[in-house]
Amino acid sequence: MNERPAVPKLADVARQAGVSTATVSRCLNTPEQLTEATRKKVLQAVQNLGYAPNFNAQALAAKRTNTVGAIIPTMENAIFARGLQAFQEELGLLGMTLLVACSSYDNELEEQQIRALTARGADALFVIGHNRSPHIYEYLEQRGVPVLVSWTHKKHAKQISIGFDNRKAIKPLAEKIIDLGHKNIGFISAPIAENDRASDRVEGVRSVMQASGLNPDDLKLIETPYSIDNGQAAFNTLMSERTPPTVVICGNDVFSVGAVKAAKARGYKVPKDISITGFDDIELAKVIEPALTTVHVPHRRMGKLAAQMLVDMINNRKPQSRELDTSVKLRDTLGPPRPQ
Amino acid sequence: MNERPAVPKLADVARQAGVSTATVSRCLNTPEQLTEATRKKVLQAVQNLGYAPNFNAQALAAKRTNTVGAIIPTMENAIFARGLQAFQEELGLLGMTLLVACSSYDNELEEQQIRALTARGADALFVIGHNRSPHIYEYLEQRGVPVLVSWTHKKHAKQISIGFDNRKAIKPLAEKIIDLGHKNIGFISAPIAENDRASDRVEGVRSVMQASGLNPDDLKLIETPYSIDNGQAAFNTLMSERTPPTVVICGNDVFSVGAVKAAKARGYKVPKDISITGFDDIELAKVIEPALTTVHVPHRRMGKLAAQMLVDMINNRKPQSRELDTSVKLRDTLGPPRPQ
DNA sequence: TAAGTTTATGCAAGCGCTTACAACAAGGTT
DNA sequence: AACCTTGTTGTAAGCGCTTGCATAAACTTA
Repeated sequence: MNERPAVPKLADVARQAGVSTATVSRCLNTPEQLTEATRKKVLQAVQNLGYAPNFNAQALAAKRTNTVGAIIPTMENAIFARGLQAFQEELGLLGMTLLVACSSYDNELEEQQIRALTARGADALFVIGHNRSPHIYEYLEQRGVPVLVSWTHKKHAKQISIGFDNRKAIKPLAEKIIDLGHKNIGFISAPIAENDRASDRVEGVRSVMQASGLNPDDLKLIETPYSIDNGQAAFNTLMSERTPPTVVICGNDVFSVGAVKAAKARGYKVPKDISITGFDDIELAKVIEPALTTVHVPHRRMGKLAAQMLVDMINNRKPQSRELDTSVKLRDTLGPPRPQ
Repeated sequence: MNERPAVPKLADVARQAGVSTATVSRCLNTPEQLTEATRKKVLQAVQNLGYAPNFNAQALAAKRTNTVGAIIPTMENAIFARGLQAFQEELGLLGMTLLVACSSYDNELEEQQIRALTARGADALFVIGHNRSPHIYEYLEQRGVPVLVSWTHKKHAKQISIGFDNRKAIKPLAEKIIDLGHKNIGFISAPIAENDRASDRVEGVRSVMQASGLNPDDLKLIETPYSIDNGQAAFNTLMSERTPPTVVICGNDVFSVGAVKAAKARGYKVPKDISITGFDDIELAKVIEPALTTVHVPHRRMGKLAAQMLVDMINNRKPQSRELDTSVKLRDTLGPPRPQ
């Protein structure tokens, strides 16, 4: 229809206010530099015209966007939602905008998203986990875009990170499980190959088995993408083995929900017939029945701190990596193994 | 540290390839215009330098971003996640990128986000519900940014929309409820004031009450923001009245989950002692116990169609508004009222 | 009152791209 | 051989903003 919608620009405001474009720009960015009178004139003109700055032009000229990009594996489930929400809120407080992209747990896609976000001028990036090819870090370093790794924390990692040690986090739970007498253990995990959180959790359990005199190779591991349905299916697979496990550790609460559902469908009482545990402590964990025994992660705190660290990094400071504590929430899905 | 990260630009590629910047630009945007030989030269240079175009500069020069903006009320719960995911996937197929913002059910915030997204050059906008002040539509029209309203569909609305008639969608459920003999009805709704989906659902129930000889004013309505906890609290409030309802209709599955949880906590059997229904049919609906009777909404289909319509709109076509069908899923939380 | 100092504003050169238009080459027509 | 096409590449003018530098105006200070 209207081929040329007349969007007011800086020059229009300048003309109407009878000042130069520089003055208008300053009025919007560093108002304290102007006289009360000029400021008023300009703001009036801005009002009249309904002017709003063109972000792309701003970014191009100023080489700063006040935007940070986040790439998370998925929005479909609640795991990242809470942390990201907190991250966003805190960023807002700090005057920054968040751009989110999803990688669908695909490293190649993630790399594309990283390029897309930097091409859009993100001042910094927020990513999940350490696992990605080193040239991405070089690429970012070369462009001067700081990255913050989250949802994980490794002592000697090169990247600055905020998160928890997934390996360590699951250990107390594994110990508790083995203390209760479980020897035949199942584990439902997200695909491990490109996911350090997932592999760390498995390793954590294996190391506890080792330490307790069990053979870590006996862990019955199933890898499958996160979803309730997959949790259900994996549980059924596990239970169909000749010697089904007496406890199913899930790498994630979403799996647990599926597992509990499957258990009920098979007529098992949880935890009398089978124990099930989760990881993350999402809202759902307290909703299902029986309430899920799981590992609690301080998602909101992590998101908030991440925002602060990232803003520090944008301002050329180098914050320390931070490790957060997790805790085991003993609820109603873990009990001793059923006597054979 | 390095104050001037040397990001390669179009001119660098041009120099290395021994062609003009125009040629490089064309090689990236309309490669079929170039000779095989030149194209190769340029791509080689792009490779060598690791060049990636600056999005902001592109947007500024081309006045097109291949980006659409979506503003949804929240990411915290699953209601919008599924539809948005489908929307995003389809947009990707059509060569578009999605930018998402959250309004937290706040009209003023939403307006800010709309401005922010248009300032970023979104070619089109995707929003939820009709309810917003008319000057926003004028603003968008003036800038030539098409909007698609979704999650709702009203016959005579001015805006193009894709969705379902919330009023109509809940009616068959309300009829079923009243047929079963319920006369004392509770309703837990999201705050109605700025939310046409919520108010339509309430109205739908009221109109059925009217038609069935019940007084619509007798509907026991509680308004509270979406969350499991609020659903729980609202349910308890409803049940503490002198004559508690025999059925609690929830405007949303999230409330239902809370309500069912609260009911169990009070020792009620669902649906023997109290019936509870939901709306949306999110994944959770089938997970909780008893499985939730609810209204199913074709979220994924809606998202996919929305993407196609929006791309049409960007290309100056005016697609028809579309109404999608919903269906009542009778599961296990609705039964006849408990005899007094 | 002249010189020095401190603001407040304007001028104009970019930022990294796209694209209308011009220029040219190569092959077809008459 | 003169003239058209058609197809490929280059030239250069923006896109809407920010910002270093220059200038003018308003105060100090002696």
